[in-house]
Amino acid sequence: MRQPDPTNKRLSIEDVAKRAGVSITTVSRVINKIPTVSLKNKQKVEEAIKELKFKPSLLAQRLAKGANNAIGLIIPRYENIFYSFSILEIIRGIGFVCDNLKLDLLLHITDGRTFIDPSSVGGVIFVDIIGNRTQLEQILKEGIPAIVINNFVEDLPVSCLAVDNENGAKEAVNYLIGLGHKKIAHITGDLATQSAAKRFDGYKKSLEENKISFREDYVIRCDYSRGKARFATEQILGLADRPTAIFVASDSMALESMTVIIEKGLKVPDNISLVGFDDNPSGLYGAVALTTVKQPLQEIGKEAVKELDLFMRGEKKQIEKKILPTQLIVRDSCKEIK
Amino acid sequence: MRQPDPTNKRLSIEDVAKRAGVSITTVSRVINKIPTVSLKNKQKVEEAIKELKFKPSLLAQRLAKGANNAIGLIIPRYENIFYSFSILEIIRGIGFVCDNLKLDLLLHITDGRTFIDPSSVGGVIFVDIIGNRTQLEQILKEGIPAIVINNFVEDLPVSCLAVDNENGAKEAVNYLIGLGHKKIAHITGDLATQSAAKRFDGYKKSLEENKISFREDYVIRCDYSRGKARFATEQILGLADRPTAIFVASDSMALESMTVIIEKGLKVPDNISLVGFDDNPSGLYGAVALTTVKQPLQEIGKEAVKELDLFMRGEKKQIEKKILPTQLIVRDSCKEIK
DNA sequence: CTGAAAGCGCTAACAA
DNA sequence: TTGTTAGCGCTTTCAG
Repeated sequence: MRQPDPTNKRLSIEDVAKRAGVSITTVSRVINKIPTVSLKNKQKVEEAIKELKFKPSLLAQRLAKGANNAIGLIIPRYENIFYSFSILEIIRGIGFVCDNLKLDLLLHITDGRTFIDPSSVGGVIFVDIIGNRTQLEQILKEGIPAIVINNFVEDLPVSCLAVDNENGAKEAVNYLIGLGHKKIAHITGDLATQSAAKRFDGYKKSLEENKISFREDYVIRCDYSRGKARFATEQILGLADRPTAIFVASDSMALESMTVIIEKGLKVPDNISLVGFDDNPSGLYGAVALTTVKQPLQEIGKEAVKELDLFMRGEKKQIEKKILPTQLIVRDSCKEIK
Repeated sequence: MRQPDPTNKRLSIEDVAKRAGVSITTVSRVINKIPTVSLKNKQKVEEAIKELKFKPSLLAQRLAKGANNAIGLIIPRYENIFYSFSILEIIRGIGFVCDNLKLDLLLHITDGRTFIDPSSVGGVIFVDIIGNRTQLEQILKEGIPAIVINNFVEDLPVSCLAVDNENGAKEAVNYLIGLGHKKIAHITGDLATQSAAKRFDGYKKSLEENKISFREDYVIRCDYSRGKARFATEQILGLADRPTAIFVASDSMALESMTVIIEKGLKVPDNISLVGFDDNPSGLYGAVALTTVKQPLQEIGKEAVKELDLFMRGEKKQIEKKILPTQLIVRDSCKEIK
């Protein structure tokens, strides 16, 4: 490994300063866009930076500023949450804005037993909080800006951003009822998650408001996995008094339902109407395009980062619990019934 | 905002030192597990740390050490790669080992136009390199430890870790041929990706070695999306000389194929045998359990981090291009043909 | 408008 | 075994 090694050391602000013939302070100023620099010096510095291909060290910048523009993204190592379309969408949104805002994104996938190091981040985003409540509480106690996504946390003083699962579900079921359905089954997600629980609530509420009595045998408690969904669908189809419609708590499960229904020689929507939840693009390409409830997933991710950024720069203090509307996307998997 | 604010400042090593009645150096020593500290002092320091709940600042540690134990994970913002089971599995493996090794994970999702800041990471993992070759080259030029996953990069001096896509595919097709199939179609992944291209190669090679002539009409070029897979399957089923088996480049596409086949009133595996690729758990729960090719995805992620870590601590210099074996998982979607 | 100098919190010689 | 001291690369008073 004997090489000339001319530039072994990291380039520093000092090199730039020398090159430009100014002080390091001045260099720092132009880097930070502080206006009190003569045009001439500014140009010299900029040129030097360009020639040297100098990049300031984020580490040093942060240490000196006492600020920290890295955000921690904490995701539960929880099968049914982790392996979901939603997570990926949200991450995508987050990643996008972080790029724009020049924020570092520190990913931490945890089962609740490992903690992110608070010193290395300026703020934290929790995607759901299954198994991490302790960590969330700790972060809050330390006064680190935080925001929770996908879980409307009522009992903790933290900003959160969630989708209106309950109402989304209600609308979906209302829609089915509007189509004349009275026997509507529900395949739930993992009821340990708030999203699934709320969707279930929405289902119940819709029935109630429409004076349709709730039937326990029409509800199959699943966990967002396709395997369970298959099983559930078979069970539903085997019912003596078979439902005419199923509201499924996620598109990926709904797609599995659809497959099972077709396998049994039945037709969607002729024999059974189906509504999913997520607006997963896969839903577009099944045997029939799936009617579903769209959640603004990427937007949630983006919004979360923007909010958090505001907190981190101290431009906002007030915590805010936002609930975002969903949208029913009507496609071809439901049919009117007389 | 008038609050007592007793501990406004960040706790520093100095506070610990005072509390323990030693110098900051000693504190630093116990933090870094440097043995030359008397048991007594060590205990005092440890106690002080515990009482103060002191956490050293990673930022400062890194700056001082000149080292950096954060690793950048660069993922292409490329639809058909990003939204895949594989990515999630790999991320999971990576996340896991990072936790254990106390490495920070910096996530960077990019379309190739944004760059991760090299100063903020000690090493980089590229998951595939679609659209990021430039960035990879730059990182390499800067001498930052890097490792590429999922793409066996032959023409660049970088360590890589990929699965033996070609051989995996070959074995899958061989298996089909062993079952007596001669008319085997192939639904490809996105051929812009190496994985899809290699799987296609494997398919061709198997045919060739078994003296079955390659038929262009048996190959449908897709992109890993379910939509395309559906279309492809329909096309294949519509062929006058219909294949008896299909090798599909991913499980999620294979599942879609299966659905289409069943929709058309055909049976898997009675009328058509099906082999996928990935060992996506969803494959277990379809109408019939999917025969597939398993890739050690999580292991790849884990291995990559371990390797990179070695590079980062200078305990390894030699670049290494590893190709990991796949494994055929025989389930119920293939049938012998006479 | 500019620069010297004092930190940010920690590590690593070097002496003691 | 310990502590002193000089940095790591940058920001930010505070005088000029």
